[in-house]
Amino acid sequence: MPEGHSIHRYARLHRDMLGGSTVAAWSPQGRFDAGAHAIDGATLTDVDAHGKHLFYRFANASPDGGRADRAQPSAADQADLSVHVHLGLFGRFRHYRANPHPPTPGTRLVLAAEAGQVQLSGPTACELMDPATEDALRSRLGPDPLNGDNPAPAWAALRRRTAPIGQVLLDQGVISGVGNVYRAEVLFLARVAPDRSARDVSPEEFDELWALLRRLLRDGERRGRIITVQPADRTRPPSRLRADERLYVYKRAGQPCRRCATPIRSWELAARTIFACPTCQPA
DNA sequence: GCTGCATGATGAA
DNA sequence: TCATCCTGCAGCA
Repeated sequence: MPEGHSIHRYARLHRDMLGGSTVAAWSPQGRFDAGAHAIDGATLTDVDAHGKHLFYRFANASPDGGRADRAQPSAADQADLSVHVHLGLFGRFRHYRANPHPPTPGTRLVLAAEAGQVQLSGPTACELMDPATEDALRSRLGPDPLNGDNPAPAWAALRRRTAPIGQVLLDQGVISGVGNVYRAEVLFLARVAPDRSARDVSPEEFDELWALLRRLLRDGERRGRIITVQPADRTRPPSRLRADERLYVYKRAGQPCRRCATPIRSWELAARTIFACPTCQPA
């Protein structure tokens, strides 16, 4: 479920659970042994999200050593380090406030404190990062609608692209946090055909897309679930909607559009499946 | 039990 | 554009 909304939700949850605490860290799977060792016993000072990226900031981490060094830390072997996590398609967190379930053998990282435990499995990225590397990574990311970022750089990027808008929306260097569900839903709501060139999106359409992303991502973060269907197009409150009533087009190929009953179409765009209504989103 | 697919991204070609 | 990495689960025998 990892689009930007869930990542920001995780950031807040993990900040609440572990922030300000000394955490124990280990890697049951072993693939993050060195990194876990470096932060084991360090203080988690903050958790930050940008788009689909998570950054866990630690004070008094020891890039070259573990907990033993921390008894009498010297200025030289201490560092402010981050753990950078990207869930990719398969990454998953498990959370325990109490009585943590033993981590599965595939668990990449466990972070444990008094208030709870977080277990991470299957991430695309889980790596130790110094501040300069983190800055470099973040500088390659587009504005994040969930962080109140200025959309101007995204608009400037769109003007330069001839690629389809449906492809450009997934480019994290243009806008951060949009995944395959939000790209399809937001284009439907803005009545923009996915195959239109990004360059041909009008300023008004871009403003609408950005406003929709802010609202829908914020909604998704709050609910922990993506619901895009607007009040006029449903008969029940969002909390009562069945799973197949929450979205306009995503995974609804062949089913009637909720607004005009035209069958929803799907095809490949940017190596992912895109869904759209040919009537509501005219070419 | 097996197969294929999935809300992602990267590096090679 | 393609292969590759990563995990879980729905759908099917």
